[in-house]
Amino acid sequence: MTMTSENHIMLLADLFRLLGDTTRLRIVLACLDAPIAVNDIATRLALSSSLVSHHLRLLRAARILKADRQGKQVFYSAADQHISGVLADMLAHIAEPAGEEV
Amino acid sequence: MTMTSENHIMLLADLFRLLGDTTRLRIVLACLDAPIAVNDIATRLALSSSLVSHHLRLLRAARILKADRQGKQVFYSAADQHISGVLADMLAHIAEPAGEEV
DNA sequence: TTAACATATGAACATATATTCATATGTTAA
DNA sequence: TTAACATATGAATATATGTTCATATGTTAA
Repeated sequence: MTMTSENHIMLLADLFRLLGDTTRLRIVLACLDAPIAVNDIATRLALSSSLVSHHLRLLRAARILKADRQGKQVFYSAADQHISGVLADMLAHIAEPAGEEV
Repeated sequence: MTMTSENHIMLLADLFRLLGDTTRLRIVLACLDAPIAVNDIATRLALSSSLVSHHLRLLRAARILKADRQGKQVFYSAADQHISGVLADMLAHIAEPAGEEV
């Protein structure tokens, strides 16, 4: 952790930046439970499928989500288990009472 | 994880967005080892102290870092242990071989 | 083939934000 | 008090980026 190369820092920042938009974060959360198709994400989150597709492209490029085509539809799901770990840690951070020393 | 309120989503996104900038991320990493003063961060990262201070303000407001004044200097350090957990998980995500099913 | 559906993409625009510069505030020593 | 140092902040600007709209690509059924 102490030694983090500039290369890794850029990759890390890219990942965090992608999760740092509420729309994209909601899309990621929608994909964590089970694989879900683009249109279903759009319906569930009340977004245009164009917008969802734009975001999915970025999330897939960063290997946060992976795509699986089944016929006409493309199902998206978490690329690995680390993202949910990150989200769990961040939720714990939010739950941490302000000003408490740990 | 399944149920994440809109309120929590906004807080989560705020935290990720803050870590999603390379300059701010480097500042956070510089504060993880031990408390460090503003000017020392600026020197170590070759940044202006003005820029560092601007970023520290945001990081402190999000309770990612906490401030401790000692005389003229203000030392910054991690607010709690969750952030380093998040960073460790994200580094693991980066280290994950592409295309591997987990 | 054509038609209908599902997803993806390029351009344009509006908004957000990282950085710089100047200045202000706070702290300690003389 | 003044001077020197350390940190913080406000305004301005340049850049990045989320969203929309139009259109393209890919897939299946008739």
